Amino acid sequence: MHLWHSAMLRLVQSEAPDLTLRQLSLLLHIYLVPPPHTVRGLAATLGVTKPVITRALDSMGALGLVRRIRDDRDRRNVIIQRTVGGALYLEKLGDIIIEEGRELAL
Amino acid sequence: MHLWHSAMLRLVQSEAPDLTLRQLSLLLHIYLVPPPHTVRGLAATLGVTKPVITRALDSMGALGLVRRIRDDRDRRNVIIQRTVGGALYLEKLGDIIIEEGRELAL
DNA sequence: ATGGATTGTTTCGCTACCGTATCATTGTTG
DNA sequence: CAACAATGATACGGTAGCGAAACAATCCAT
Repeated sequence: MHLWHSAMLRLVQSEAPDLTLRQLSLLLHIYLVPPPHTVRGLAATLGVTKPVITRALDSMGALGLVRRIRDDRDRRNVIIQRTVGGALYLEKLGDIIIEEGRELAL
Repeated sequence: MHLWHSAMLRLVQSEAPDLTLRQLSLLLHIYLVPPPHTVRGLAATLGVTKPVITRALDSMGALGLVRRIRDDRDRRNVIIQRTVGGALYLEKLGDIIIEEGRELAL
């Protein structure tokens, strides 16, 4: 709990890009759960409507955290892919958590 | 990292009240750091402007997660206090984290 | 090929957040 | 007491989020 506190505090302070709770959760899901990820699937997983995912992908795409491509086997689908920027963002978050965890353990 | 993913996912899904990252961080700070807490102090800690704190206290106050009282020794100050509702909210969050932590450890 | 189902996007009206600047109230200092 | 400083709240214009509903594109079944 204290770890969450310190890590979230650092996240808010640094606030690389200011993501919402949903966006951060979405980002974690995309990067930690094996692909493929579709809009519909992500919406169902998070328990939100599809436009929420579309908008989140818009803004996170603009930040370079995530990328969309059309599925060629079923061109109705959109496949969400990871990016270098997103990987860096998560790596940074992981560092914060680890650092704060270490400090709390002293 | 996976723990954060699962716990945040559950938090988004359940979505008791839908707090922003800043609001959640603020709530954690108020409940995990010894009082007294003032608007100015919280703003400095989170690295945000004072109106952000005022607004967050407005909405979180309306949700019963937090309470404001005037400081009688210096009536310019506002002291932020914990509430039963806020304690319950955090307890719930703690439960989620612990549960998910247990499941991941299986 | 045409009617229906499925997927992701867009539009709509609304709400909530943001930072800057300003304000009212209270304390402090000369 | 007057001028100044400090604190929290408010006003303002702008941005971004929300769900519901409508939409375009694509697939599928007949």
